[in-house]
Amino acid sequence: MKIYNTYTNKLETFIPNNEGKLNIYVCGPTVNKKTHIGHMYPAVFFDTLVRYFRYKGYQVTYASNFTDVDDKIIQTAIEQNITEKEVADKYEKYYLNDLSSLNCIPVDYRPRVTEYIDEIIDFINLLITTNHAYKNGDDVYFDINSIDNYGSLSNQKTENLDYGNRIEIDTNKKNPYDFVLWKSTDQGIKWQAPFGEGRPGWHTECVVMINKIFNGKIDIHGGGIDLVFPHHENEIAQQQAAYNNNLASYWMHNGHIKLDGEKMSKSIGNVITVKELLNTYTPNTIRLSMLKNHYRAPLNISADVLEESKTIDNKILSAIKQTNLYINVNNLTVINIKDKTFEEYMDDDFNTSLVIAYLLDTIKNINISLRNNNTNEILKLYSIMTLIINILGLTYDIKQITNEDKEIYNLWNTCKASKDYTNADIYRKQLEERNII
RNA sequence: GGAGCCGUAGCCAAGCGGUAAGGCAUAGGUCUGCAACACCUUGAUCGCCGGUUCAAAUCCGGCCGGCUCCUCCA
Repeated sequence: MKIYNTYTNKLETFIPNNEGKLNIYVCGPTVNKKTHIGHMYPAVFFDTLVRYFRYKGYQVTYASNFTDVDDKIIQTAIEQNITEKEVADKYEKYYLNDLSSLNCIPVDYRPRVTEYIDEIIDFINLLITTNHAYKNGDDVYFDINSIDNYGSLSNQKTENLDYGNRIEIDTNKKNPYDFVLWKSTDQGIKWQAPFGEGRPGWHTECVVMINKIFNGKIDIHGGGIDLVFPHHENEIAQQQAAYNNNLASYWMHNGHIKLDGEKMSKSIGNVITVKELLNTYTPNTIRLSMLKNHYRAPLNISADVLEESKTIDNKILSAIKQTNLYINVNNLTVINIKDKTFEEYMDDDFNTSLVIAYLLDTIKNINISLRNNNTNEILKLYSIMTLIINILGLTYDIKQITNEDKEIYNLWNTCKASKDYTNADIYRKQLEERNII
């Protein structure tokens, strides 16, 4: 199995840290606003990835966090005169709702920053005592020059970064790219620490949570492409400083979603939420739109793309209904199988685009086999189809066909054969109402 | 200024050294009591120019055109 590792910029053979086990962590959202479709892209992709690893027999532990402390949350809390927790709770619910509406399996761990404050303080203390962090003013900073190879993930040399041109230089820092570990604050939620009253910076939480939950190095660390620098770079730096190892064996990043060719942003006003999309499109359609192209490439969402996915979704649904009916009417038994072609595509850095092409090919063959009454072929293809849709996380209401259903079906056929079309249409309507055809 | 990505038929998209998968749309046809579904047929030499090679969409160089990151960001 090959996975593209952002750390080396290469396609690498996947080797788990412990055979048969897999620890994976994906950066979750900061819960300071309504989540949009872009937040769902990594969620849907990594959900598919985890489903696949489990199918392959790995015992997967999957964690994804909520950043429930940050300046914007504090700001919102002050403005609305509610607590930070109330702000975070509201948007956590919103996000979790979106996840389940897109059929994402709940993660095994959903850590929050506020639940790890003690561990974060201990961790920062460790960095201070080992001279990787320093206090200046009221804040604590990480000293990027205290480790070798800062910039190894993003391939950045700090002297080339466009620092002063973009934001004001903080004179408290030894190096402009030193980052805040602990921020002293005079407003909003704060905690007491040996180095002062304040709140943790953004980059420390993930490192601390990962070490606590997984007890050290993980296999895969994922997130959006925008997190490569500085967030993931800084996670790597802290782990290096504290424990002298790499945080993760494989770093995976998904491309961003664009809307009608434009970057989604508040200023353009083209941010679209899952709820809004669900007014017009089904969860399957949205997942298909996301999985139709490669996860690392940017994904452009447009009406054309969604309509096309909708057509694919209907094709799948139609094939499932017909096959399910055929199997039940003929009292056949479906067996779960593994499929080599499918695995070959998934093993190639999760080429879901090829998987969907293969799905469509399978469906075409199902339709041909149904016409030819080729029972063996139908059973085999049906198994492949259901395997793929399960791992892509698509859901279809596969009806249990009852004896009554079968009876109506037989009556329909009998009426058609005797050219009694009035009654045939009645039975057809009943079958449609029962969601069978 | 630095790091990196992308440019394949009307649209979406795979392929990443051996001679262009697939889907949507279009057009024509088949099946069919009527519908629906389905099936068959239907199109590109891969942004431009040069180089390497027996062989390039695939490697190298230049150019043009989009884009991302370097500040919070999935």
